[in-house]
Amino acid sequence: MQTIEELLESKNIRVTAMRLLIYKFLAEKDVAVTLSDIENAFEKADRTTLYRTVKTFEEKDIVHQIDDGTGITKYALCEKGCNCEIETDLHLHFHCNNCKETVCLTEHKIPQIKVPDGFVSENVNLVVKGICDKCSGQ
Amino acid sequence: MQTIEELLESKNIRVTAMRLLIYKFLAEKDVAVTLSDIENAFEKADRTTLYRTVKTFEEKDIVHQIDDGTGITKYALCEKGCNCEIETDLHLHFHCNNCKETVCLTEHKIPQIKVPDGFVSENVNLVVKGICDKCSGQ
DNA sequence: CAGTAATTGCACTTCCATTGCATTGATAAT
DNA sequence: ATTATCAATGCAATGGAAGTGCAATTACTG
Ligand SMILES: [Mn+2]
Ligand SMILES: [Mn+2]
Ligand SMILES: [Zn+2]
Ligand SMILES: [Zn+2]
Repeated sequence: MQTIEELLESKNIRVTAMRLLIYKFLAEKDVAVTLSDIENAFEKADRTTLYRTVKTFEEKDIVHQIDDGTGITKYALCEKGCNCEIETDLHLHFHCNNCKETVCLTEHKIPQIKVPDGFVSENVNLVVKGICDKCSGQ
Repeated sequence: MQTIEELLESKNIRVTAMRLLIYKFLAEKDVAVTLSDIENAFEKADRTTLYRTVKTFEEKDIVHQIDDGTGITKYALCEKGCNCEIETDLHLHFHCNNCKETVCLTEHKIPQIKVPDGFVSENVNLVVKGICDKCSGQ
């Protein structure tokens, strides 16, 4: 089991207090978060730093970005052993119309989507909207 | 075959010159358009008017909104006989990474997506990205 | 203990979406 | 036809999120 420090180093990211804090914050959330969410959690830190930290994580395939259709970019930690480097995010995302939270359904891979002749599919963004398990009352 | 005027009236939208023009503009495009696209096509008109016209069309299920992940909202006419009122947009959308255009693949319906127990799927947004037929050279 | 490079904070910018309000225009009632 | 009423339009302004330039700070290297 590698520590967060080791993980960051393995991706050539310098370990800083800020980065450790943000990583831990993301790790303990089970939903995707917006930059504002992070901002609210670290009021003392500057928004730009949080922004750039997340971007760094994204570039190094530690987090992935989620566009759930709300117009606000969300972020979530990549699962261990994901292949973000190779292809984008194969799992699907669920956005709850009730609590407005977005979760990664990492076990649910995106099915093969057929496109018409002449079209070449490179990647797919799939967001299911509805009522999440917490809101459906089981 | 009903005229545009008749269509608008059937949806309880007052017929105005602006609305007819914008409808025709959308009708002759085979790709989804941004508000800026419309703005460029009607330089004399105010941006707000164009915005509100499109929003009106959207409310009345004449156009549907597309979030293709570019961060800019796009719009396209609903197909005749679509069921926007009942459920959202069952067809998939394709965004070309080369020409940056987004098209409705109205013939390609979104497959049934399985979600975990406790989750209720209400609708699905599916955007495929890649190379479109025009850009793939056939 | 320098010297260097990366990180952080602050200020500012850009872009798109959205709203308030005054004006214009169309429709309906008298 | 005239007026009252309500919707549509135009203009100005706002808000929110993403992104950038630069200076100050902090961490690493020799
Ligand atoms: Mn995810
Ligand atoms: Mn469409
Ligand atoms: Zn929920
Ligand atoms: Zn193309």
